[in-house]
Amino acid sequence: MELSDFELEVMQLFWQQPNSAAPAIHKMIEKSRPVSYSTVKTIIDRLEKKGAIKRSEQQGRTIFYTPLVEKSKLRPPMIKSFIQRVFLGKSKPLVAHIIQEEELSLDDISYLESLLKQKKDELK
Amino acid sequence: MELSDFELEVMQLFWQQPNSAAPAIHKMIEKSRPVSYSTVKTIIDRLEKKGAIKRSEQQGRTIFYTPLVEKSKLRPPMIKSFIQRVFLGKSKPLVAHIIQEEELSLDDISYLESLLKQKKDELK
DNA sequence: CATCTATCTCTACACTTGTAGTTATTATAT
DNA sequence: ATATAATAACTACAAGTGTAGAGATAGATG
Repeated sequence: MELSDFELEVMQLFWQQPNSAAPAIHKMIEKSRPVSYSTVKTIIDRLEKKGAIKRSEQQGRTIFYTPLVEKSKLRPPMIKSFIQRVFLGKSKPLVAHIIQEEELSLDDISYLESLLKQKKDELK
Repeated sequence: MELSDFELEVMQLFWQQPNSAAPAIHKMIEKSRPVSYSTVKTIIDRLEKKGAIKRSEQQGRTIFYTPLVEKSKLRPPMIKSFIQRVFLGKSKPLVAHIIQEEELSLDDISYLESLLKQKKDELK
């Protein structure tokens, strides 16, 4: 399933809070930037049409939606194609960049170290 | 600078081989999938218009182009926005996924371990 | 009840993107 | 010198995307 940037942004909110309605989603997005209700509702309609969310409930005129597609299904192919597009398929430079330039706590680091160790064991 | 998927794919080739001409780029891409020369040339024209490449030489009718924008300038914002879009800004789950699911050699792993160690030292 | 308001539905539009055909022009080969 | 091939330049178009207005309708409020 192909989702545009904006669609993905909205999906993130549905994943965080399943069973949300358009007005609520709109209010959340509006906190970070100005966008009209119509725009947000259009995106939600498109997500519904694509089968990424479905109507789960109705209270009065208000329709609540809930995700049909899971993060865990969408992310892997996105990661794969990102690495392909931006790093010609090589993951090492991406990971290296993130470790060096992005924010990681000491706990994060320990966790990643343990994963690397595990991976190493698998390879041997 | 915003580049589309296809534009980025072509940029990768220019980065690999600066001073390339459209026919050569076309031949390279054609190896992996069918695409007409016109299509490739259009992308190259757009890259030129966007200021991502410039004409560097001309031999007969053939125009050679070379990158104006460097990988190192383009990648960081792309990584940042990818993490934002797909992981709500958190890098740990992305790195974790890659370590677990993508291909890494033993050497790659050692290298990443050393980077993590370095990062840890900086944080202390 | 009559009005106001929130919400949904429908329609629209400009821009980008991937795709490629057509035409003009210059090299190259006979 | 002419025909052929290669290349560039230009034009086009459908699909997807971000954006939002207009109109319809059902709840809420006085």
